[in-house]
Amino acid sequence: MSGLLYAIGEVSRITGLSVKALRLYQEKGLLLPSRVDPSSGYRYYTERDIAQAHTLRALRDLRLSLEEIRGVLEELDQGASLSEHLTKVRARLADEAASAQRSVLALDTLLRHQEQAEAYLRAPPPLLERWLPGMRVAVHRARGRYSDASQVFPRLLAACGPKVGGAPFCLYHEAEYREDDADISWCVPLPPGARPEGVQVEELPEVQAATLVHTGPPDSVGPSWARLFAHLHAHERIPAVPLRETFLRVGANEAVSSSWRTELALSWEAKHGG
Amino acid sequence: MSGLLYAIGEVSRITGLSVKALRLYQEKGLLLPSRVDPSSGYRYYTERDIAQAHTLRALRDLRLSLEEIRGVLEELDQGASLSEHLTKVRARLADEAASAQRSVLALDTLLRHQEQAEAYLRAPPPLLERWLPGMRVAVHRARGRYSDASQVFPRLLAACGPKVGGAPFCLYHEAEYREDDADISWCVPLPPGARPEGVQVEELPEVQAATLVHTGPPDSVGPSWARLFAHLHAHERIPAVPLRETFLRVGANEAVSSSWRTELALSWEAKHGG
DNA sequence: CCTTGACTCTCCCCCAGGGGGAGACCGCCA
DNA sequence: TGGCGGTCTCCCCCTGGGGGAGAGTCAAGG
Repeated sequence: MSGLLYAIGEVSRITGLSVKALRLYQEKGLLLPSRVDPSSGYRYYTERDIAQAHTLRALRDLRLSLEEIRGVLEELDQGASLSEHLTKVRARLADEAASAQRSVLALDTLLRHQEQAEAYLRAPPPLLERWLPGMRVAVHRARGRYSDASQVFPRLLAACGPKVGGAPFCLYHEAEYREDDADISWCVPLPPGARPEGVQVEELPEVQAATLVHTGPPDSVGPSWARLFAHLHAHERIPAVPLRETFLRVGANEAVSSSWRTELALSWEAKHGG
Repeated sequence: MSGLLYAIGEVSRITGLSVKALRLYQEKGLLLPSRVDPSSGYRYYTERDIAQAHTLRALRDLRLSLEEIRGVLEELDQGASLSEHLTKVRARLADEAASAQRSVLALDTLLRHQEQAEAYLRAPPPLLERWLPGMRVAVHRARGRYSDASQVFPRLLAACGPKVGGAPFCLYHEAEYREDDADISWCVPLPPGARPEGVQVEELPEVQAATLVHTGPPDSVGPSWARLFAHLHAHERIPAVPLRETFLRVGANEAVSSSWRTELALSWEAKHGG
């Protein structure tokens, strides 16, 4: 029979959902008490309702919004495949997690470089959207870490001869931050007609990107990257690889932070069928 | 002189902050326009105001709340050390990131084990807070991965002889999830008086923990762990290591998911001076 | 039967961080 | 002088509830 009825306070104690939350879920149609006394308005819940409440709680603990929970509950009721809604939720949460993680890394940078941080916060560099022109580059692609630049660029520059077509840059082919083992292309733009030997040459297409010029040593770019990602996010654009760091001015010394100048460029995915 | 004044729409275009947001920041005292026309109410901003707006924007992009931004701005104005506020913000964001990351891992589990997922969502296991009793255990601690259990436990059990004091369990000494290279203790409870040879013996203290019994193969525990973390978070408790997985029933086959039963236990830090 | 204390009801205001829109001014150019 | 775009204030909306006021209810004990 299981005709047992539970008052709202008991359900709250059993499920760990607050009384306020239970009333809200009723109002939203997510969890209807099986019986509501017409004269007193008291809510009474059955065992089945409590099971539903537990489900709801499990989903809420996974940080689903009430709307998302509604979708999953309906799919559960109809025995449809869960994957449709859950895949979207996963994407949203992965986005959230990545964003928070980037902010943490950026804050670590700010905390490590105190004076740098004050300068950055007092006058954060302007953010511009522009087209990065297509160009021909000498390129060396490998897995490694940023600091390999000091070995790679001299080799590339030597192969290119005395004239180059612009500031050297790196392309990062994965969006996640990784200390080492990143998939990097080191690139040197070539002047028209140049035919360097012993290096690979590639033609890069033009691409639209959000860009800013960061001032400071190489390991202080975190907050600037976070800004670029936040900018795209605010405009509902999906960041695309590769990320580009162009070394406009390279300092001899990490201590003289203003002697470093790096342009960061983040492009985004073209709209599908747009 | 830079006596140039900018109307709110221009500032919005320059900084990327919406007009609504700019008015809100004024109301909250975060960004006051240098001049407000007394008769028309029009807001006019100077270059300095715009610099401040850029700072504000950079901080907002780092996911700081307006209250946190207020704190940082005041410290910037007074030239005090930034680290005080920023350290707190970092902690908050790291917490957020970890929570979202756990949810993503849990959702991945649910998507991988479809039927498992439905069973879990239809009847999520009850969550209990209880005291894990202190006990004497035979223990082998090493870096490795969960699946090493099939090698380690037979060795431990052989050393303990025919009688053991309870179900074997693992202790994870780091809170972050890692596929391999986790710091794990494999433990077998000992009956009173037992003196096994060739293995290390330890005395575990009793500890209070949030626990639940998960049904399903070992790689499906993600959502259950996420629930435990969310439970502690809701009660403003800080999770503590080690995490414990007690193997109540071990299935021969991953396919028969209901043949696996694992109790997860998450303890928390004692209140300081509480 | 009455009281008492613990529950529960509805209703309203509050939080962050703004978005959307109505209706009324304002500024500047032709 | 008209028009058009920018701006003003004011109000309601979103999420996921929390806090509390004032009134009604339930069950047990005297």
